[in-house]
Amino acid sequence: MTIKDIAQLAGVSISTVSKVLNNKLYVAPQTRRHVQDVIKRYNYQANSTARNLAQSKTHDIAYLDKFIRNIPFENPHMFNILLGAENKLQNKNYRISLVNLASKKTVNQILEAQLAIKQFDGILINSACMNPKIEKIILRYDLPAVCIGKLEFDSMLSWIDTNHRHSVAKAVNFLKHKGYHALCFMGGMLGDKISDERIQGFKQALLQYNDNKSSQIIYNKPNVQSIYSCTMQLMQSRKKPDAIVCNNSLIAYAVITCLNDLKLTMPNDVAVLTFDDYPYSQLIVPTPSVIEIDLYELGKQAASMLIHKIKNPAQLLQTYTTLPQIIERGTT
Amino acid sequence: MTIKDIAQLAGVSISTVSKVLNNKLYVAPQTRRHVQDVIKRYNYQANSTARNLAQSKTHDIAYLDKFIRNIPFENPHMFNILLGAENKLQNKNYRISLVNLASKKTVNQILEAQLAIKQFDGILINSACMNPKIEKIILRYDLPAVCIGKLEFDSMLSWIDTNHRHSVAKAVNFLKHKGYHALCFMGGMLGDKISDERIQGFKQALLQYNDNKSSQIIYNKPNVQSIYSCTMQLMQSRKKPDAIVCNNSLIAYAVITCLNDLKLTMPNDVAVLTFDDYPYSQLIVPTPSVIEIDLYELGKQAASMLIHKIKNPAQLLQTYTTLPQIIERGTT
DNA sequence: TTGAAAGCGCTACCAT
DNA sequence: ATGGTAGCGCTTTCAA
Repeated sequence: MTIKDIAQLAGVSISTVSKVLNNKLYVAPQTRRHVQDVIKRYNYQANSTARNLAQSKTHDIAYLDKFIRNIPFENPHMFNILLGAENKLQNKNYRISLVNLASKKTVNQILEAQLAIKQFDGILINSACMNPKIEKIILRYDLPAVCIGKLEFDSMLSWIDTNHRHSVAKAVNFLKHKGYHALCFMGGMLGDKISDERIQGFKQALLQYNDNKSSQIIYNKPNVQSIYSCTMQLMQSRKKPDAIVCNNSLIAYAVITCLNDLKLTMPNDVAVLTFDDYPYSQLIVPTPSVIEIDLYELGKQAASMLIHKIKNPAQLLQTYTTLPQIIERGTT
Repeated sequence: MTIKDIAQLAGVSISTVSKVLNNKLYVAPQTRRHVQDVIKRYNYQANSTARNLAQSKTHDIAYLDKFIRNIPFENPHMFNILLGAENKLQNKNYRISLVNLASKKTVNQILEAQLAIKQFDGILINSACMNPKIEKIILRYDLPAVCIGKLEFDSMLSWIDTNHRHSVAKAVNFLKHKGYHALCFMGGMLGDKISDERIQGFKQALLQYNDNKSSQIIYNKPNVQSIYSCTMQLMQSRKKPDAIVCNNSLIAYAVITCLNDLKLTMPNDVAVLTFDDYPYSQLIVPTPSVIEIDLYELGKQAASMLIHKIKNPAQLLQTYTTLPQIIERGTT
């Protein structure tokens, strides 16, 4: 069943059917209705490949990331971003195709993608996979692109990211306003970009409270044993904090377990606030309050941004976004 | 840059270029080389939309599932399957596109997908989303399809699933051979398909050991508190088991925590084996031994099956697959 | 208000 | 061994 068949069945020309299909150009109302009837009756759907060829569009967006085995367990966030993007794109009638940058052909991983790239209207790419080489390729193809996550090098590509400094500042304000004085940022990881940003933000935020010695930052490997013993020491030291901000929920698990063992009650003796709610929080008693960063929303915004770029290719957009929210539960 | 340009630049006809491009039909070796040079020099890539139209193929596979916000945290397994499929398909030069069955248009969710369906060479669908209605649509479109997960209704569609009965049987054999007598399956959930299958398998396996009273099955809500107290009771009852098979890692967490609190050592006093390794296992001391079901592999196999179906549309394949593996760690 | 026809870029058959 | 050309199914311009 092609457009030709419908034209014949409706007793009109192919172009008339096309006009009806696209809601474009003038067609007499009655003709339009008639053609629509026929289309509906035969349950006709235009072949999108032909359509794409004629319009030189694909309505297909490439989503580039490193999709390796078991990564969904280590980093479910990644997929929440993906799903957010999917959600927005399907609303706008785009489809999302996965392009795996973790394939064997390490060097030509991208060249492999190129082959694909041709057929995409735009690309979304995890900034963790980006480098200047890939940037060049994208620019050469002159393809609308949005990187998810701040780009660490000067780039002509658009990107979007959550504002980690802002999130942690929000946490600090929240705790200070609640009357906590001695804060502790627990579980910083040297060299980890997100952790670094958060620590910068933590320091900055403290300045506003003239807090330059009652609060502290603790760097530590994010594993349960090490955080546990670290917390144990901390709570017995003279610089005992009254509020702890954890870099992720695994760390929160260790901290809260330790506080429980020390018979300290939350939030009375000490408050705990954590980033990255899942997946450990259901094991934790009391359930930790959390600074939620809506990565699904980030995905949606990245997709919106891409759609915007597709329509306005010239614009360079580099922006922070996503307002974090503090969800109070048992520990604040 | 089109095939026409390349033809001109190479001083040959379009069809010759096409032949070179497709490695098909005869072209004189020297001509071939020459054309290839030109292609390489200009970095030419054939427009795949045009190609698809001419061959009425898309090299695009639809992956249908319910992609809802935060599901990556609740069910990372789902994405491991997806990635397995992606891995296999990219090797075979197919691309994978996401089709979300959780969109608003609940009834027409599929009709929405239809629009897409036309442009796919095949579809992979999570059986959890399947019903006879959807089956009809797929059959009507006569599209090669593979369902991931056993279909609960009689169907003309192909499916593939892990053999849950077999997995649990493997666990039972393993424990029995190690000399354990009184096994306990912990955390059965009434009405849950997978749990039901496992329990059937558990019972069957026990028959072979004439074990009809020393072992037992405990149904319980899979939350930490409830499993914990349940285990506490169990270990103080007269039907105290010497080996516990847990339905998932959250349950294992609760069980092992309880055993630790009871000062029972593993595996000496009691062995513990669990399904669904991630994501809690890193919190557990000792680390639980696990019956690993490789869902990434399942995804790969589903993809292989689909590729097979694309080439042999007539065949109906309905099969169990995936050999579970027991990974010994601290608790057996 | 409608229709004819020229593309879109490629494949594959048929001639030569 | 190569090339001409009729499609693939649709869009869009232009003429009527």
